[in-house]
Order: sequence, then structure tokens, then C-alpha cells
Amino acid sequence: MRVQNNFKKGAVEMLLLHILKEKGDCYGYQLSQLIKSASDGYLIIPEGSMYPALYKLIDKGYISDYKKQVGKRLIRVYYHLESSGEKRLIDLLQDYYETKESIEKVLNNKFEDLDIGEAAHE
Amino acid sequence: MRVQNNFKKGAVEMLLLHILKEKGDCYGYQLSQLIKSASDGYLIIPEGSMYPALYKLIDKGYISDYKKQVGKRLIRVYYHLESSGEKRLIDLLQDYYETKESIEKVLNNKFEDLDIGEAAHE
DNA sequence: ATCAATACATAGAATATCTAAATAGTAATT
DNA sequence: AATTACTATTTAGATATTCTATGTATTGAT
Repeated sequence: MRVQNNFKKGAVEMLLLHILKEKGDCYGYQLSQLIKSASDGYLIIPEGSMYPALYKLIDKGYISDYKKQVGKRLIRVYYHLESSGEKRLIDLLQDYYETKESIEKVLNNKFEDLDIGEAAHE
Repeated sequence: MRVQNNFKKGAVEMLLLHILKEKGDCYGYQLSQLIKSASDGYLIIPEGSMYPALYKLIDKGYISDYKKQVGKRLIRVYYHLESSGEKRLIDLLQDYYETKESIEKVLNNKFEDLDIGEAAHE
């Protein structure tokens, strides 16, 4: 019921959950690259935003992580969407679209007919 | 060139500037009521968000304020859009629409063909 | 007189995100 | 062998924003 909490804040979380749902398990760097390429280079999520967001999702049980050795020594941390994370994604998507529509209602309003707070004139 | 800075953060600022442009000078409470009614009650900007946002806009010279006595004692603080604020609004609008489109490019991507970061298999 | 709405303001807490750097493996080239 | 670039994860510290909550005061209606 407010702008304040759910746009950019929710956007990173929402995009991460969406990719894990559509593509399946991914590791951190892969997630950042997928967001970058799917948005034609426009959305850059720096590590300082990406990893804290992932840790928060783990804390809340929306995703889980596991390690996987690749080649001789490289260990990647993969993230897996849990069912509570799917529910969370649905909520975030609804919030996103509702907030977007509300913002655009305001932006498309020319405020010619709206007469709020104009009762008092000199 | 990044999500991070311009969605919700920019949204309050953008909506305030938009209303001042379309409707002309307004006072704080009026702005909050206009946003609320234009969004059919969905967007609620509490005072603790509204006033700091207005003060920040004044600091940067995008808007100015003046006091106006209404009735016997009540003094309202009106806000006026400056020309630098109109330019700022144009930038914020462009940012908003570009970010929105980028987010939706990611959301509409099923990630079936995108093969980033999958070179290494066991 | 009391209540609700109007109107402005700010302290304090909580969140989020960013910048920046540290650490390390891999791959290609020279 | 050295360099460079890219892949990959992590975290400290700074900044910014917004929220909750409260305080003060005016105005209008009952």
C-alpha cells in the first residue's frame, strides 16, 4: 500500500528469483551476467548489491545454496529457488505491476480537475 | 546505467516535480493528497518521506518555497518548480521508463536460449 | 468541548545500495 | 614466465532513502 518499499528495492530481489525460476539453479556471477544481457546491458547489478541480496534471500528461506566444484579447483556457489521463494516472487510481481500502474496514473494525470486543498484563498 | 539509483528513490521526487509542473504551486499536504487521490489511494507518501524529499529538492535548486498566510493564522508553505527542476523531471522520466523497460525485458525472458556461464560441467 | 482533518516538522531506526577493495582461479597472449 | 582480462566470491564503510512515530498547531464540524 505504498510506493516506498517495493520498487528498486524489490526489483533486484524479484529479478533474481525470476531467473532462478525460469532458468533453474545459477551461481552469483551468472545471475549478474544474465540480468545484464537480458536487459541489453542496461541493468548492472554490482557485487555489493548482488551478494547481500542473495544472502538475504537465503536468510529468509526463499532460496538455498550449495557448492559445486568446477574443473580442478574452482568452486562455485549455486543458488536454488525454494517453494516459499516462488510464492515470494508472485507477491513481488504483483507489487511491482500495481506500483507501476499507480505511478503512471499520477504521471498521466494533468491535475486540471483535481481540486484538493484549494479551499482557502485570500 | 544502473537500476540501483533511480526507481523508488526517483519515484517520489519525480511525482512531486510532475505535479508542480502540471498543477502549479502546491503546499506539502496538498501534494501528498494529490498523489493519494490520483493513484486511487494506492500511493501513500508519509510526511517523514515527503518533507525530506521536498527539502532535498530545495537544496538542489529544483524547487523553491514561499510562505502564504491563509485565514487568520495558518501559514502554508508553497513549493514552486524552477526551470532546473523541469530539466530534472525530464531526466527522471526518461530514467524511469528506461528502467521499467529493462526490468520487463528481464521478466519477459524465459532464459531458454541464454547460455551464460554454463561452460563448465563436471 | 471534542473529534477529525489539515498542516508542518523532525528524531531515530531500519533498509538498501553503492563504492571500493581484497582474494583467487582461469584463459589467452606474448 | 609474465601479463592481462575475465571469472567468481566476499565484505567493509559510506551514503541515501524511507519509515515509524511523535509533537505542535489550526480549522471545521458536531
